[in-house]
Amino acid sequence: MGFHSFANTQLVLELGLNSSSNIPQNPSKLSSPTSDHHHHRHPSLTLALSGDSSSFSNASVKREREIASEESERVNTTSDDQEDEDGSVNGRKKLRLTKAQSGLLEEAFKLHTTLNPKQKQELARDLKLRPRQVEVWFQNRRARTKLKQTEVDCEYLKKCCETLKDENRRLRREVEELKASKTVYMPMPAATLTVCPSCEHVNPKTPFTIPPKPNFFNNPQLVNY
DNA sequence: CTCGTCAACAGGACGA
DNA sequence: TCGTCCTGTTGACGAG
Repeated sequence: MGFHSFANTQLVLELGLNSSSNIPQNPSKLSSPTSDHHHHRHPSLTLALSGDSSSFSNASVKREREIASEESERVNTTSDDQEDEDGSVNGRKKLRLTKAQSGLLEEAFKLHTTLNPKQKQELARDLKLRPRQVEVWFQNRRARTKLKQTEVDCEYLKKCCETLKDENRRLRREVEELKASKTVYMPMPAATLTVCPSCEHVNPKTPFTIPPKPNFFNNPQLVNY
């Protein structure tokens, strides 16, 4: 199989706190095509659409899934005819995509994270999967990407929080030191006293102004850590 | 046996 | 109304 490029896909997540965009950060290692050598069966899924009409449904979705189910039988019997080779007749069976299939899906995901119907059909045809399976794979893949991004954002915010706590502690210490030093060698009224904390000299004329706190959400150095 | 992963599903939201 | 997306959940399966 000629899918070498995805075997070593590294996760390089680019942080943007506005993770609203669906642009793929990068194909992650998430797709872990683990040990599919144990699962050489082709997608042959006997879907458990146990025609109990007890459902609440969205008729169109239901119909789509029924169609998909029918279609699967066609696809599977053409690709190879192994339905229920291990006896699980009606239950949901775990399908493992082959390395080639997941590799091709990853490649497609790199190009666009959503598919139009034509792309979906073509991809399904190439992969010998049902369009519904391709669609589900893309949905799950987007969800995984988003989850990963959320984790990265969370880590970033934790770091920011720690940084701010440190800064807060430092400033508090500085305030305490200034209070102490004032009482020692500055017997001036507090209202008229302005002290520059960095150079620690007194300037009664020009009041000291605290520089604006850097907004780390807009700070590229911090954002792209 | 537990836990993590992932394909598949359910159902609500939303735009055309 | 339909198609698609998102989110949460389920169930199969492998690894430890």
